[in-house]
Amino acid sequence: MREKILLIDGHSILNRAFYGLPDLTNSEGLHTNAIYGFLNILFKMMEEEKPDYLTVAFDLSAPTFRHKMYDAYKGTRRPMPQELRQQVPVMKDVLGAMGVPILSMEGYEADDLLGTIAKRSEAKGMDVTVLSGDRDLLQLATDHICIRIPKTKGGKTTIEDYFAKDVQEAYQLSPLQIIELKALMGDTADNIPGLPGVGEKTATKLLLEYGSVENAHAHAEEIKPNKAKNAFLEHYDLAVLSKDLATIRIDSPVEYDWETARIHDLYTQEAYEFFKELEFKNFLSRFEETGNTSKAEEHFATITDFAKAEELFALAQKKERVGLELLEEKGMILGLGLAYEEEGDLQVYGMLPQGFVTEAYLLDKAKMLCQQGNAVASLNVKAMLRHMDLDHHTAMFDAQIAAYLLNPLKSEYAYDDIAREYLGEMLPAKEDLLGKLSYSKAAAEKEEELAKSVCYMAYTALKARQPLLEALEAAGMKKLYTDMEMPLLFTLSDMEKEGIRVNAEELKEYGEKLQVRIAELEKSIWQQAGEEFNINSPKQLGVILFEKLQMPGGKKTKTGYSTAADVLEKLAADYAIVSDILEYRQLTKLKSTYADGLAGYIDEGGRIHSTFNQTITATGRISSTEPNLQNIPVRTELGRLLRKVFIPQDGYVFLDADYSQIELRVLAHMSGDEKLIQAYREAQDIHRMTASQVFHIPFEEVTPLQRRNAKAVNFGIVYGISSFGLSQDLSITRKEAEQYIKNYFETYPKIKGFLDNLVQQAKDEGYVSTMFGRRRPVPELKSSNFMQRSFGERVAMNSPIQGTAADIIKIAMIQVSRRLKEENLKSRLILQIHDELLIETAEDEVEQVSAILEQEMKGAAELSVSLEIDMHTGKSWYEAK
DNA sequence: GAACTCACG
DNA sequence: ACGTACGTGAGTTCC
Repeated sequence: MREKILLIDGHSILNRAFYGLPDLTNSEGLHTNAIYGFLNILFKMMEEEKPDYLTVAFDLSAPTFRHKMYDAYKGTRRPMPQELRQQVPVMKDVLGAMGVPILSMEGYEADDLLGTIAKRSEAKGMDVTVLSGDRDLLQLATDHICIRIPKTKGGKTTIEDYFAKDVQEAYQLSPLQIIELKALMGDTADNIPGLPGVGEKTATKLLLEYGSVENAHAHAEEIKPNKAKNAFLEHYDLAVLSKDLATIRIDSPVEYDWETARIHDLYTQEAYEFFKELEFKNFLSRFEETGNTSKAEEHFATITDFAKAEELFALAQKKERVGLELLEEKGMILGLGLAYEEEGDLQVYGMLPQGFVTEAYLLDKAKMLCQQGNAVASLNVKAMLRHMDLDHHTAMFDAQIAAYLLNPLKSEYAYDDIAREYLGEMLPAKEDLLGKLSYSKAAAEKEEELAKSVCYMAYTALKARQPLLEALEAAGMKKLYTDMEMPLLFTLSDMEKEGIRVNAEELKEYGEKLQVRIAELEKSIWQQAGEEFNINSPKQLGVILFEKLQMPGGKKTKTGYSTAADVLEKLAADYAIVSDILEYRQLTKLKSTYADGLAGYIDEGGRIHSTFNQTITATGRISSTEPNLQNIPVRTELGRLLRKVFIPQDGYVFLDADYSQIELRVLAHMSGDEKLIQAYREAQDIHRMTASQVFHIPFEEVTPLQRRNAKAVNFGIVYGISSFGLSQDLSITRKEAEQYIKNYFETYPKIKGFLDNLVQQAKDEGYVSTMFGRRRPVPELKSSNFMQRSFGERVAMNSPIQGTAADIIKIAMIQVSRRLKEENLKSRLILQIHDELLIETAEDEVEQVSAILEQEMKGAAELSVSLEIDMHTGKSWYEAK
């Protein structure tokens, strides 16, 4: 049997991977997407080809002779972006660690080396595969040399294979004629000029007729398209040069020893370390046979026996610290993980409900451990609290919240990530153990693995506790964790349990009323369009409006026409169908998301229980899901009417209090700008005051338009001002927007300095902070992409403001709920909407609760401007707002 | 599952 | 020159 060699064009494949994959980084901020993509395709090739030899060729960074010649023709190449450049040496190191030889040579491109080794290997009787993204290499194809070119089509990578016959088939030319083809048509990507005006079509035609560049030239006078004829006559030198540029050398004087290229084991210990460092979790399972996986499992045991469970819980109770994970999904207890130290040895147990070890039993034991003063470490304390009531002062450690504070940008805080970052251990992820199964499904199908999962969770929570606390301390966020996030966790848990009462019948009627109008609009829209189509499909709608009805302003998104509201609003005045569509959109949104959507969440008690997420946002705000009760309509009257279905229980009213412009007040305080602080001390209407000061007009003479503009500028400042954004918002030119901003900064000079300082700080430290020390990393500032960098600047300006406001209301929430409890009131905090608190208030407690809200919200932070609130009562959320 | 749209602060 | 305002979650369509 013939031996096989795989030759890879290193830069070409890295380049492809870099542009084809989203921007991955490891926790140190090293970009890894190109390396990841390279390895992915390498492993795929290894499985498909099973080669005996493997070598990767790289260009040396110094420009080669051929490129120098070309540069004389057409400037310089675009430099490699820093995000890719930094991956090249790492890639070489990884290959080195896997025992793969790297081939480079001064004065020779990777192409030349690949060509040379391919031919030599063929001569030795081997089958050769060359992997590259570069079609130039097709000239090397023979019966035994196959060029493989990966192509990405619609997110999927397919590989095109070219032996000599495939080249012939695809191009009607022999492999060697590919050189001639390039010489004639050129290749901008590869810096080959070619003949002006000659493209692939003409070039192929000429070659089919004359066979080569030289022969075509010899018959130049008879060449048919005049354009090509003239090109030959006037620019033949270009074709000659191009041919030389396009020719891959197969006689490079490179030393090559096949034995060093022979593949032994790619999955070495050294490679494992690299993969860990790069955080390529998916690849680590490949190392399993080499015995490199975590040793944690040696301490694990699955407990099924009731007596043994009893014994272990009794032991655990005596421990000062335990790791405890109660795995729950949709109200069901699916398992319990328990970890503690026994005579210096870590013991970890997984238990699933079965036999005498019932759900209730596990719950009971978990609760006992929490209550008996063991400092319990868990990944998600609030999930555990769903099934038990604990005093707010119970000592608990929440690993996910700690990890969130340390890096709020992650989308999830899974145990394997926490273990990797804070313990330096690679644990099998949930997916490795359970595949794509949900926990509930795993409970039925993969019991052993599920038990292992809860072990890993309890193990990680317990072991990572100290490192996480130390990291919080080092980052100056220990207080934030202990005095803000952990107390808030209990408050949020209470809010989730309370829920909010909803009048189901009224909600249903609201939906039915909408449906009547929706049906009318649908008919009207179809009638005006002259056909029935799916109005909900932006694609179909775009075709109707911009093609069939020929409306102006088409094209905007990658996939077609934009039919977003701001586009349609511009057309609504001229086209009746468009205003119908806008109304249709509004109503169907209200119907599906709110009328129908919320109905599904009402429990037997007539209440809706949202989940308040504490580890989602980048800035420190909380978020609300299933359902989201932080985006209930209010801006339009029709939407606002929906709030009439949110009602307090009998004998209660709603008390709603929201901060007045908290972010702008935070800005005034943090910047220390005297003029803005003074403005707040004097004026009721800050936007009017801003207008008066920025436009230099008396307060009384500010027009509504001027006030509106000033308000937009105020918002813009908080969002991280840009003239473009402001001009969009106000429908003015960028120049005018620039002038507004300039005026604003002249009026409030310290604000400019404050914002500039935030950006500088983000660049220096890599993060910005709130008044309470909460951090937000801003990695975008390091990007070589202008847009990303600009985004980073706006984030640096906005996050401390939005985040400080979030901190303040968190403090208020903790204090308000504490006082409601301490003063033995029946009233309960039930919702938070970023700057607003909603209290279900007993009718006889309204006065007392109003006073509490007033004191605690205003007193949540000591700023150089006062914190003001607006407060209302009502028999529904509609009335109370 | 990504893209689009739209509800909120 | 580049092409956007900051922070979220959910429903629908379509590949």
